[in-house]
Amino acid sequence: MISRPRQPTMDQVAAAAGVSRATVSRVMNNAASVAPAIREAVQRAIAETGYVPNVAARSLVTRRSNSVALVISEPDRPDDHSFLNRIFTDPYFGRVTAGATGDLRPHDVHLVVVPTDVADHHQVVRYLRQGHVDGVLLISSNEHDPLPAQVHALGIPAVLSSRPAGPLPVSYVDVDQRRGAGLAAAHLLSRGCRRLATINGPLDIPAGSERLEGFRAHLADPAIPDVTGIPAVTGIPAATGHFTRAGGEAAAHALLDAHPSIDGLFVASDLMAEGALRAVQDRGRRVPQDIAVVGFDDSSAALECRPLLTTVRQPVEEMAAEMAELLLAHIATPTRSPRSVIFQPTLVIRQSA
Amino acid sequence: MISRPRQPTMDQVAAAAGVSRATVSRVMNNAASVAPAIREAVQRAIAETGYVPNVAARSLVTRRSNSVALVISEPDRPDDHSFLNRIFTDPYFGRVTAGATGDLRPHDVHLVVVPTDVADHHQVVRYLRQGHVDGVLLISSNEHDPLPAQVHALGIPAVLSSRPAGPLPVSYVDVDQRRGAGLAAAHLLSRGCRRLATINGPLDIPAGSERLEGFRAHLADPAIPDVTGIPAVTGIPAATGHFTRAGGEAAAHALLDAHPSIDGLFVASDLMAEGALRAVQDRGRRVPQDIAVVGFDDSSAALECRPLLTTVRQPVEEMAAEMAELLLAHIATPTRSPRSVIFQPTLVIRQSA
DNA sequence: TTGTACGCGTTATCAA
DNA sequence: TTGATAACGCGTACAA
Repeated sequence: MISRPRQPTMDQVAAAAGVSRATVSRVMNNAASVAPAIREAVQRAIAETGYVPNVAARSLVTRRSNSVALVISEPDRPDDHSFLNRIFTDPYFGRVTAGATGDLRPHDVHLVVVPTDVADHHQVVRYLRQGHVDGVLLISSNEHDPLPAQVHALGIPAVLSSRPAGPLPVSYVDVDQRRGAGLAAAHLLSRGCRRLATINGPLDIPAGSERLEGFRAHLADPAIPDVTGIPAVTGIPAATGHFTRAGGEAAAHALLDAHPSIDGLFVASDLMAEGALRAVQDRGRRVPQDIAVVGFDDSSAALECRPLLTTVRQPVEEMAAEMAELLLAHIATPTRSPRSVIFQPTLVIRQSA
Repeated sequence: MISRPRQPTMDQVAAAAGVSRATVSRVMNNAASVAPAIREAVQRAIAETGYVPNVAARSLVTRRSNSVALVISEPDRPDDHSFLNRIFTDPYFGRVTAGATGDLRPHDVHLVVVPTDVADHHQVVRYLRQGHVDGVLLISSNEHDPLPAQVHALGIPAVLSSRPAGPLPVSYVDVDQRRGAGLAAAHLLSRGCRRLATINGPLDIPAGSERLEGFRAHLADPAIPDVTGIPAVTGIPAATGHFTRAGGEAAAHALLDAHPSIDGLFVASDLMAEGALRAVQDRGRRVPQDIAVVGFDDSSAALECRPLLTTVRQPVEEMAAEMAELLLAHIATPTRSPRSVIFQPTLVIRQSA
């Protein structure tokens, strides 16, 4: 074929059904008042002509696109290749996408994934202003990321994946990071570990700083039994990784060099924990007998580890679905007040601790 | 704020610049003939008003959306949760998304990811007919998947990720599967392995059947030295997995039960190889000393294995980028003849073989 | 080179 | 309940 056949228009359907275009429109949109006979005739005409409404025309007048953007904002982009690769390969983002897609699909709302870094925030802003989407699910972990504020200034409905840095009146979903880290600490203590250490994420990311604080806070709590060997709070050895396997591995080696006697390790993400596990085992230390390891996330990576990783579960899919629900509500009711939904983490005990 | 401020229209920009709307349009679209002075005045007005064109209105008249769909079609969907999760967590799809996004972004073309299974192909067809996108990147591995033919019948530009089952005149990108498997066979032989076996993917998927055939074909080639111990071609032990870690693990156990003496194993995907590695090691066999293992893909999973996985590299990102390029060309020139681009795989030697 | 005017395919407002 | 008709915001012949 030379050129693709044009889609039938509403006018053609109307002609085929012997009614006006307005009536066809009403049938398409389930408007109440259409005589049953007419409605049926129109539906027949729709089926016969294979009519589907043109989204551009529709959204021009309704000012709705029936799709939302999932903007993944990361601070830096070393080079394009690894940037995109990391984002689309990281199980966390995969779970977010899966959760959001699953929730949106029944609503017939489509998801456009838009990865971005600070260098092209303006592209994203432009994209949003063009009316491509009705709202934004914004995944931004970095505390200094200006994008949340920019998006909010646009006045377009948005939901964030974590508490915004400033006092931004915008809805967000988060997990109780501190409590999760506390669960890990409690579990290690209950196992009998006394020389604890932790591998935290970047401290300019709430998931990095809060998990570290939560871990330390639990150990500092006067309510827990005063067991021997627990160093002063700030004395808990910590090393920073970048939420990657390699980062976790390097941090673990650094930690083991400085503190060879540690017997319990809390690693602030499963990916890093996988790397840490490697480091520990490469040094001939057994997990969990010599060193118990607890991760954070309960991502697919936790099941790829040997031994299977004990970890703090964060229900990412559910959280993403909740984000989607909040967003749809804000789109439907622009005046709705922003709110935050905090999920409680749970401990998933497997083999590593 | 109660309601979000409307975007300025082209008319407002025109008024601000003291010209007609047509002139603004010409400036926006870089039309040649606009007096420099006027052009500058218009650009100033655009900047001042913060004008961005409305995509709905634009695409209504241009019949272009400047976005393409990445349709991921999988045969079955046990349940929604695991389906979406598997798709968005599988490193293969992640690499495809990364490659396509990277190529499309400079062209200002956006990517909409649309997962689907046979049960809702009609939804996808409807989506495509509505004019949401200008073309389709179709990832469909199953040979009996009717979607490629359906999409082709729509007359919308499309590029497939592998050779279509029937004689469909449509462009596609693929890797030389047989040759890749041959590389694996040759490497195992050159290492001195003589009792070979393979774990193949589902045989109704080309990537499953062709890799198996390629592996056997290489061993059957009379040109290779007639070494002792290589069983007749059809005698090569094989077990089927579903391109998942668990599938590879189970298949490896079955294989080791039936043929305890194998010393070389070709696994048709890295994910399955990761599982197989586990199985082999769980039985106390050393890799590569007792059993050498070669994977296929060179995905991130290959680096998550211990020992690091020797594997057949398939340049997925580049392939996806090529798909995107082909698609853009078909969109720009609808009369363009379909063509296929076959990438040559390479062997990446690490530790497992 | 610039402006006028029409059309893109819908939805929404009014009358009838 | 149904049907004209006016937007929606932009691109583009065609005319000036």
